[in-house]
Order: sequence, then C-alpha cells, then structure tokens
Amino acid sequence: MRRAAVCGALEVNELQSLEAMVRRARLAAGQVLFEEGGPADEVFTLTEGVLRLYKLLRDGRRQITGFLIPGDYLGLAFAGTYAYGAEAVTDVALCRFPRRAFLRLLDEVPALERELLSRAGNELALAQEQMLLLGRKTARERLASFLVGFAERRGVEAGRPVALPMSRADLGDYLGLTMETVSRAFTNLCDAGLIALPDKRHYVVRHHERLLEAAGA
Amino acid sequence: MRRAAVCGALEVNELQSLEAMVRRARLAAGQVLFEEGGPADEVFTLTEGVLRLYKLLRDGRRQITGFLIPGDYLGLAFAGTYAYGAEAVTDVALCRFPRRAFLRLLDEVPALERELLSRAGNELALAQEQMLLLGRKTARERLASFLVGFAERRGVEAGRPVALPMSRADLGDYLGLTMETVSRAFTNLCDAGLIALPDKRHYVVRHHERLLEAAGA
DNA sequence: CGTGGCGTTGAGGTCTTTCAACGAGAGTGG
DNA sequence: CCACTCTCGTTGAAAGACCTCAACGCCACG
Repeated sequence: MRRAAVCGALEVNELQSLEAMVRRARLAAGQVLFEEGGPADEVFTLTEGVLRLYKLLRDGRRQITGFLIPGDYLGLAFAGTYAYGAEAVTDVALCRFPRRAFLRLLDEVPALERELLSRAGNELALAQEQMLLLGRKTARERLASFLVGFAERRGVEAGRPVALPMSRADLGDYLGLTMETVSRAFTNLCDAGLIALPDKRHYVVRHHERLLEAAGA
Repeated sequence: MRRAAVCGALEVNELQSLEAMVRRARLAAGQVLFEEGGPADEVFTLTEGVLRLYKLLRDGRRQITGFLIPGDYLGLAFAGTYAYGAEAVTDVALCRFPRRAFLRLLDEVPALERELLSRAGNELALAQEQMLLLGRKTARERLASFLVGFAERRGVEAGRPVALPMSRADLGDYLGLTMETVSRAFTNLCDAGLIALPDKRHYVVRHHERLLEAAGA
C-alpha cells in the first residue's frame, strides 16, 4: 500500500514548509467540501471518515464518481475549477493545502510528482473498471462488484462485517441505479447466501468466491 | 492545446536518446495492439488513425473506455500489465517506446512528468464525465454528448461534416447501449433536425446549441 | 408518542434490449 | 458485367430489466 506516501514524503523532506501551509479541517456528515465548477484553490488529504465525489445534471440527476477513504487525496485540478463536487458522507477530518503552495512543493520534491502520477494511474484504472460496471453490468453484478471491492479497499478480512457508511440512495447514484433497485439487489444477494446483512449499515461477505463470480469478472 | 508537448519536450531536450529508442509501427484496421492483462512493456504515441481501448467481461460483453486520436498516448501502466486492450479502429501509425527507457527518460526530464500528470488529470476528468453519461443519461443524451464532444475533439468547425471512423456497434459499446439503440438515437436526432447524416460514416452538427441541450449538460 | 428519514417491498409502466427481417454497399468470382 | 455473399445499418415487434409510484415498517429524535 502506498497510501501514506504523500504524507510520508512531506514529513520527511519538507517538514518546515508543510507546517507553514497545512491546515486541518472537519466537516459534519452531509456538508459540502466544494462544489463542481467552484474555484480549485485547495488540495486535500482525507484523514478520517468518508467523502463522496459527484457530478450533477441540470435536472438534478446525480452520478457519484467515487467514495474516498482515509489516505486518499483530492482536488488536484489542473484546470482552475473543480471538475466535481465533494461532500462528507460521515463526519470527516482532512488536511487542506493552498493549491499554489502545493504546486511549489511539487517543483521541489520530484518524488512527490512521481507518486501523484502513480496514483493518477490507479485512479484511471479504477475509473475504467467503473465504466465497465456502469455500461455493461446488471444490477446484481454492480452491487456484487462494489461489495467485493469495498471490503478489500477497507482492508476487512474475510467473514468480518464491513461498515457501509453511505445510504442506499448514495449507492444507487454510484452504481447507476435507483435506491429501490439497490435494495432489491441486496435482498437478492442475501437470499442467495453470498452475503449477510447484520443490519442496514453493515454486510458480511459469506462466499468471496461466489460473490466475485456474481460480480461478473 | 498541449497535445504536442510530449513530442516537443522529447525533440528539444532528448533528441539523441529519443532517436535511439523510438520505433515506428503501423496496424491495419481491426488489429490488436495489445490485450488487457498482457505485459505492459511498451508505451505508445498515436500519430495517425483511431484506436479503441476496451475492457471485457468473461461472457464477451465489452465496454469501450475511450477512442484515441493522433496526439494521444497510451500504455503508461504503473502496474506491470495493461489494464485494458487496444485495437485499431482504422489503419493507424504510432511510435513505440520501450517502457524502461521511457521511465528513464521520465527521470531525466522533469517537464515530461509534469506534462503527463496534467494529461492524466484531463483523462480523469473525461472518465468522470463518461461515468455520468453511462450512469445517468438516456440513450439520446448519450449520443448527443458523444457527437458534440467528438466534433470538438477533432477540431471540426461548426456546420462541417465530422468523420465517424467507428461502427455503430463500437459506439454502442462506448455508450453502454446496443447497436440498435444507437441507430435509433441517430434517427431520432436526425429527425429532430439537430444533426444531419450525409452518409453512415459522417455527421453534421446542425444546431450546436440544441444538440448541447439534448446532451443533458 | 408523534415525526421524519431511511429502507423494503409490491404493482405497473417505460426505456432499452432482444430477436428478426430487410436493404444498401463493398468485395469476389463466375 | 453481373450475380453472390458478407458486413453493416436500419426498422419493427416482443420481451425484459429497471424505474416510478406508493404503501408500509423501523428507528432515532424531539
């Protein structure tokens, strides 16, 4: 895992300049960090909680493009405005960096740039996986894919309950479905014995193999 | 437009090492450049023609994640294998770089790294736009979005015919639809007067405003 | 104990897919 | 030069997956 590498690089090489420019912030669940199209003058690192990134259509339809967990960074837009909005799913804590200072740091620390490039590559691969999901998978496959991937990303070991911080509606907007269809897919996977639902905000992977198979790839 | 910047950087700063490592290649329409999961030991720049990048499910369902046009690069996987397959849509010409030499060059030319990071950011923004399309737009909106964006990307001025090198099936796999639905959406937009279809492989944007509106955002 | 948000379930509707037929055009071979 | 064939695209009819609308239960909160 390379999740800590940015912070690592900062702390080792540039502690003094980091100290000068880092600020910490907290947001309550549901609050907006920034909006799509807003001026992109800060870069963030998430340290606690979960964020959702999303894009909107004029009539209100929403696509969540990703959920961020501690260790993820966001906001590095090379255009002057954010390409997406960001909101707190749970209470969150994060580090904020002024964008200009961050770019200056980028000039001074080549390793940081390489790290960001590597991360961007990972994100791109994830985005392509998500396109496959949205364009070609069934509701059941979409949910199964998400549940497998999320458990893994959270580092939850097999058989352990995984916390689901987001609502069914959020999940729907992430998977390109409605809340109701997500709910039915949960029921379906549960009835099939692939997962268990101790309560509405937790799930357990009961058959990793079969769930992976239900995910379609 | 920064499309030429990589080549620019190479030619100005590293001409001799470039000469040593660049190789040119051609592929006929339909041929495979590399397959998903194959060893990622080369990086490419497309100089002529159009490529499609895609991911597959086991049962053959395909999602095209992007069409590449001259000036685009591909293949910079930080993992050891390609995350997607690449095939020629038309006859293509490209430059190939051995991956290791390319990474060495990356160490020597900091500007190149910044350029790649900037491009990765653009690609990520495009990918998120595509997620919105796949997850939340109707068939008509998807096609309208594509037609507007493709004309722009090709730099075709308003009212001029745009060449469509890919088949309806390719378009379907890109937009998360079937060939038939794509065809119906074409007919629909044509009947509505938003576009014209001089022949099956060209279209004309007749009302940029209204087409943009039909694209949903 | 009411109220409101969230999730589940059912019934009916809709958009897209599936299946099928048909037409146009390119390339092939008689 | 003219069938012949194959691919690609279009169109229609029927089927299906998901959506919409609605009712209901649960739980936290005031």
